[in-house]
Amino acid sequence: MPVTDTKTALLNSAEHAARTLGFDGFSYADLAEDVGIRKASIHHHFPSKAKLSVALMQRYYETFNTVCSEITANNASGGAQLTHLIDQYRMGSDDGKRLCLCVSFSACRDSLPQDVVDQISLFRAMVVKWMTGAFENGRKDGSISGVTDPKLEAISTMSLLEGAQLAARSEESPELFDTALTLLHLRISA
Amino acid sequence: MPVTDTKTALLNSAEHAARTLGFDGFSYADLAEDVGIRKASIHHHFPSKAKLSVALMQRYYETFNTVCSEITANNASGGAQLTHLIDQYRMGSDDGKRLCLCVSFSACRDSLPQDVVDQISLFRAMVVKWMTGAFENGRKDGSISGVTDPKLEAISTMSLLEGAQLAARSEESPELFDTALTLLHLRISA
DNA sequence: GTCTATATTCAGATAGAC
DNA sequence: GTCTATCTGAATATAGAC
Repeated sequence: MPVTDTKTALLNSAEHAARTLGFDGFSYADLAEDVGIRKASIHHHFPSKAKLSVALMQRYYETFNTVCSEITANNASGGAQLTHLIDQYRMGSDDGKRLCLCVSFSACRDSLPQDVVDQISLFRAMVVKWMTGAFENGRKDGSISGVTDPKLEAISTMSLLEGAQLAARSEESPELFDTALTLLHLRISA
Repeated sequence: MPVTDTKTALLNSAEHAARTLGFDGFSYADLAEDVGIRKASIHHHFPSKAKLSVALMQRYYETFNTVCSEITANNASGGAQLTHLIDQYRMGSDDGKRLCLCVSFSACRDSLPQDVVDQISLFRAMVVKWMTGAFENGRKDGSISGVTDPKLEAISTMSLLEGAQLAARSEESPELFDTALTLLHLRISA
């Protein structure tokens, strides 16, 4: 049996393409060539590209939610939690060559089904809620300085992370991501 | 004679479409219907869609550069200058329905000609340079608090502005833009 | 400068055999 | 589950008349 089943291979290929070229930037023909089947066969797994986009976002939500839980479980201080989330965003960009699925899908939201638009909202809400907790922890344990409103910090940081990823990829400069996050990093002591 | 010539009307229509649907999200047929000519006629003004994208970005750069100069000329304090730039980004999003051209083009950079990718870099560099000046002014005149490194502030704020615009449009919530910028606003006193 | 007509390519999707 | 074959629509682009 193969290392990954066809359906998973298609999801992997589609996610990579969506994050590199945008959801409008790849076709079933591209996936077919990448995975090694004919494009008509893809419709057996994902009847339409719209349903593929739903499956992609669903999987992304669950994966990211799990990562957040693991960070919380393995890091006591708010500062350490936030640092690991930033690392996640940096790594997720693959050296500035790709965007996270949330940014990529947000940019072309008008060509996505309403289901996905709703999922994007849920994703952002999930991450903001998690980050609000991290900033609260950081305020209590002193590992993040200057925190007065954890929720506002989380909403700002969400935009900062997404904007930094967009800029870094646009400039083909992974370092730009870290530069944009330097001032936040300087507030973290543990 | 018409209020706007055909070429300008095409640029206006294309910019609106690109910022709403992305550069891959509109076609010459859409422009033709919007402007009221046949799609073949568009090729007389813009031989290819790639050249149209160059013209769009060129015009955007010049317009925005002019706006920045006007803000500098009309506002003495760094805080006032920065506030006006933030206003510009908020207004440019048309109540959260559109992205600025830089964000929109950055998201689909892989389907744009190299000329435009280079222009996007120049645009970001121009705005970051301008904002660095505003933060320097704000540090000197005390109108922006807590500024230690004006350039890092400018780079961060650029990402914050673009990320906030992306999030606000994604959520169809213009208020989200201001929420993401609240903490920065609180640092501005004049 | 705008038109009609057309070329070419490629997209997402379906039917039905194996 | 995968294939071949095909449909339909839409995209960018070109040629040449007016």
